[in-house]
Formats: sequence, C-alpha cells, structure tokens
Amino acid sequence: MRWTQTFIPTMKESPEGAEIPSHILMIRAGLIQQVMAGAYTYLPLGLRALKKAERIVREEMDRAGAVELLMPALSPISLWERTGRVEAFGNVLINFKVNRAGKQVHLALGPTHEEIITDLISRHISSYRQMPLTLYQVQNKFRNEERPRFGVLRTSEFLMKDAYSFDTDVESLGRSYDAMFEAYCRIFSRAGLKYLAVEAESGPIGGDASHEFMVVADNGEDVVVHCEESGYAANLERAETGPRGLETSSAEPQAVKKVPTPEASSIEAVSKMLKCQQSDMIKTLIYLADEQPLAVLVRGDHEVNENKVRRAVGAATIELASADIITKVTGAPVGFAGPIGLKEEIPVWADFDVRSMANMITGANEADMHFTSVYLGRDFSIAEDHFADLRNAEDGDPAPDGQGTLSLRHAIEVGHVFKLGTKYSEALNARFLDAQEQQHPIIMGCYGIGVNRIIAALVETNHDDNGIIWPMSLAPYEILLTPLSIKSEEVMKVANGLYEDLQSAGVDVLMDDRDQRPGVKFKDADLVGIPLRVVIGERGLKEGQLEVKWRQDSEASMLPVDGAAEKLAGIVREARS
RNA sequence: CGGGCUGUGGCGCAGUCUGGUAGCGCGUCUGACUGGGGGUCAGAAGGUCGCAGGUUCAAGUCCUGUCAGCCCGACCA
Repeated sequence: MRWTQTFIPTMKESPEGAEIPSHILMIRAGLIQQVMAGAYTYLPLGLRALKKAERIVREEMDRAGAVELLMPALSPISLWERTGRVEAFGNVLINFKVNRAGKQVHLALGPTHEEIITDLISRHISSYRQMPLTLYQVQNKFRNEERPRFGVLRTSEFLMKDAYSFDTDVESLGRSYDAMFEAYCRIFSRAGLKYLAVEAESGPIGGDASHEFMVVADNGEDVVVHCEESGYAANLERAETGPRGLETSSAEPQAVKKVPTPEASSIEAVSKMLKCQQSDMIKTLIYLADEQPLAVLVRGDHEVNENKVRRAVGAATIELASADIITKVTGAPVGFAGPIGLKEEIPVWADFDVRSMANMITGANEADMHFTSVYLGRDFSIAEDHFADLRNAEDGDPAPDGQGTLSLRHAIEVGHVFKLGTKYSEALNARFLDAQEQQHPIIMGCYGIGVNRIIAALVETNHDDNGIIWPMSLAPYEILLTPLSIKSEEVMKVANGLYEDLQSAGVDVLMDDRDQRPGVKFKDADLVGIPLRVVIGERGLKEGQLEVKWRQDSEASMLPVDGAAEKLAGIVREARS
C-alpha cells in the first residue's frame, strides 16, 4: 500500500480526553476514531491490526479443534427471559422493540451468546456420540456499559471471539477446557503480549473453574495478585492468602473505655480523631447473606472480599445491608458498629487477622461512640469456625502455599476461560442420551477473548515516547519503505522496485510516498510503529546501500540494494514465527 | 447512579472572573525557497463560541435549563 493512497490521519497532539497511552497512541497513529463514548471506528491501519489479531485467534482455535460458525447479534428477548438473564444483565443488555407487520417484536443485541448457541445445540445434539464439540465465532458484542472508558479498552460494542464447548461428562469438559487454555496461551504469546493466566472468580452461577488471561499494565481495570516465587496468580476477587503468624502482644491489657467520636463514622475519621493506626481498628460491616443479617469483622486497613464471605458463610447471595437494617441490628447509625453489644443476636464472622489483634478500637453500637482497649476473648468472642479468610489480599501477604510473598498489579483482561456446567443446558433443555439410554444435560464451557483488547493491551504495553512498537504478528504492515525524496528519480526507482518485489514475496509493505520532509516521515514512522523501516536515500544509494532499522532499536544497519528484497522478505518471515 | 472537570475553525488551546470588532499554535490551500528527525518566507480559506431560553442598547463572557465528552468512585461477564 502506498501512503498517499490509503487513509492514515496521524496527529501531532494528544486529543483532549484521551489519557492513557494506548488511547492516545491509537488515535494519534490514525488507528481509531471515536464516534461516541464507547464506540469507535477502526480506520484502515487499526483495522489491519485487528484483522491480524483475529487471524491468530482463528488459526489457534482451529488448531485446537474448535469449529467456527457465526451467530447474529440480534436475538429475541424471549431467549434471555428463559435463562433469567434479562434481570441478570439489567441495563447492560441492549434491547428494544421494533414494529414488524403491525406487531411489536422485542429484540436484544447479544452481549454474549450462551443462550443462542445452547438453543442451537438443543435442537441438533441428542446423543453422546455427537460430543465433544467446541464451536466458536468472532463477532461484535453489545453491552451498555455504565461507564465506557479508556479508548477501546471498555466499549459498548466490541469484537469478541466466543467459544462454547459441549461435553458429556466432567472429565471430557476438563479436556475441552485444557485445549482452550493451551490455545489461549499460544494466541497471546503469538500476539507478543506478556500475560498471566490467573485463577478467577467463577461467580455465584455454576462452574467450578475459571481462568482469566491478564496483561499487566498500570492502567488496567483489574487487579491481579501474583507471586514471583511460587508462580501463584489470581484475580484479587479470588486470591487467597497464606497462613499468617499469630502475634501476641506483650503489653499489659487495659480496661475497655468508651470514648466519644462525634460524627466520625469512617475508619479514616476515627483514626484521625483518636490518633491511632487504622490497623489497630476493627471494621465491622453488616451484610445480608441470603437476606439474613450477619456481621463481618476485618482489620481497619483491610478490605472485605464479599465473594470470600459468601463462600465462607455458604450463601447464594451477599450484599451490604441498608442503613435501616444496620440501625435495627446494631442500634446505632452507620459507622458505629462493633462486635460488643450488638442489639440483635446475629452471626459474627471475622477475618483470620482479627485473631492476632490486641488493644483494638471498635464501634460501640451507639451513635458517636467507640470502644478502645478491646480484647478478643476478654470483651467479645467469636466461634472458632467463624474465623476465615474474608479479606482482599494485599501487597506483601504470604502466598497461599507459603512460598514467597504476593504483589498486587493492575492488569487488562484479554481472555477468560470458564467451566459453565449445566446452567444453560438445563434452562434451555439441551440434553443428550448416554450409552445407557439415560438422559443428561449437556456440560458446557465458555471461552472468550476481547480481540480489540489484544490490540489495546499491546499498544498499552509496547510503546515508547515516540509511538507504538508493533510485533511483526500484529503490525498493520510489516515493512515501511521510506524514500526520502520522491523527487529523486533514482530513489523512487529503487523504492518502487523494492515495493513491487516485497509485495510479490507476500510481505505486507507500506511505502511512504508522500512529498514530505524526512523529519515528518521519520516521526510518523515511529508513531505508527511498523516493525521494520527501510530508508531509501540518495546518501545511501551512492554506496549502493539501504538503511534498515527495527522500530525498537535506536541504530540502523546498512543493506546492499542488490538482493535487498529477498533478504528483507526473509527477515520478515523469520520474525513472523 | 454519586463526585469533579470540559465544550470556542479539522486538531490542541487562550479569551469568560471585570459584557463592547473572535484570537494563537498545528493542520489545510497557493507560490517560492528548502530537503536525513515534525523547515522558512509571502499570501489565503475556514468558527451562528455544544444547544435552548432569559437579562442587557450590546452576551463566547452574566442567569436558567438542557445535551455531549473526559476523569474518580459505585456497578458489572
């Protein structure tokens, strides 16, 4: 492609509103253009990168034995009603009514396709002989995100590769899952991403295993917990922490005191008012677990992990109690709850770390009052089986296996594999007969990749001050030819010859044939980030040489014009790997 | 959904407090010079200042409403 014949609107300045590198660079390099919040046009260069990512995904899915199909974005709302996901998705599900032959038809734009594919499978699979089967598609998804942001990292419409496996038993599901897991590893490696496969929260519905593929990046929306030593990696929502020592204080216990803390209803405010460490305080939160109130205690500087509470308590749902319920249960307004003197008898759970606390400060279950010098065992007690790991992991916590310490990092989720189980097959009546003529629901898995996020995550993690640094595998073009003077016949003769030869050799080549000064071309070359740049200039041609430079290198090397095309094509082929 | 910020030629911004001829840089167009890291000179085009209403002799500027975008938080497969 010749630069003058395509459409690459590069920009010198960062657009207003774009703040993170991937967003800024994708706009400046002419990859995308915003249409509205959460919706972007892929310009020619951006689309080429996206298609490269898509191709890698297809190749690896096919290699793993998955079979491609294509489902529509449009679907009848009734399908979503059957699985209860109209409520589950709520406002995220884009749905609307249209008039058709005088009737109103209620439609939804698919945010994911479990319903549609399970409905499909229920009509065509009836025997164990037809499985295992894994189907996939690459298609646009629609989610009315409450808050689209960060360029193409979180949008209302996005390109997703979604795969679904159908198996007869759990062992077979495990094999299907592992095949997808392996495929994902190959996909992200080929895309040049440094990723972590982390244990993920499988959520309240179905499934006993789930992994997310995360690219560590400061601007990522997710937080992962990682241990270099043991290799343990998990989403913060899921991450467990290792055993922590039971420290005992040698200080002489003092008597409990009730102290006034007017209007100090947060941990921060109380610690400031009483001039104490947040880690000496107890945070007491009232939750509703399956509609039943319970109190959860964690150290003041820790965060409660609701999923852990839900699992520890054995509840299906968990939510923070409303102000009314808190007042009813504790006898005090929000912010003054504590384990001593709760108005109602409710279960009290505590995080392991509470066990090693002494001389604590807690709410007094009375407006504007806290207790100080509180001791576990002396002033309140908690049943031994009500201690559990109930908080989010923190930097420096021991790893679950005790090997090394955990560190927290922000990350971008680019893929997710999930053992679904029978949630959808039961709801949509997708069953099969086994060899014993017994009927069972089909066992499913689902596997998603955000294709746009592969691009965004790559740019986010592979750039320098001057622009994007593409790996050969995703680069919109593999070689950029930069003739320095298009007015020089000699330069253009060599450039055009190279261009033709490289194209014939199957290389994706872009030639900057604009009548621009060299500085402009070099700046744009770095911004756009094509991996291999070949400069054709009068200076070099005098020696019969071209100048070849990798985007990530600062120094160029010389290459004789004779045989340059074959040489360059070879280098590209090698780098594609 | 709560909090904060921003809407002025294609892009980035100043001007708004204190009402009085709409400006700057980049980009674009024409011409000349120039030609290895975003050139120079000369000229030109391009804006109902997000939208609606109000106050005023006069509104980009003041008031009311509204729409859009961005950031933080809440929420979220």
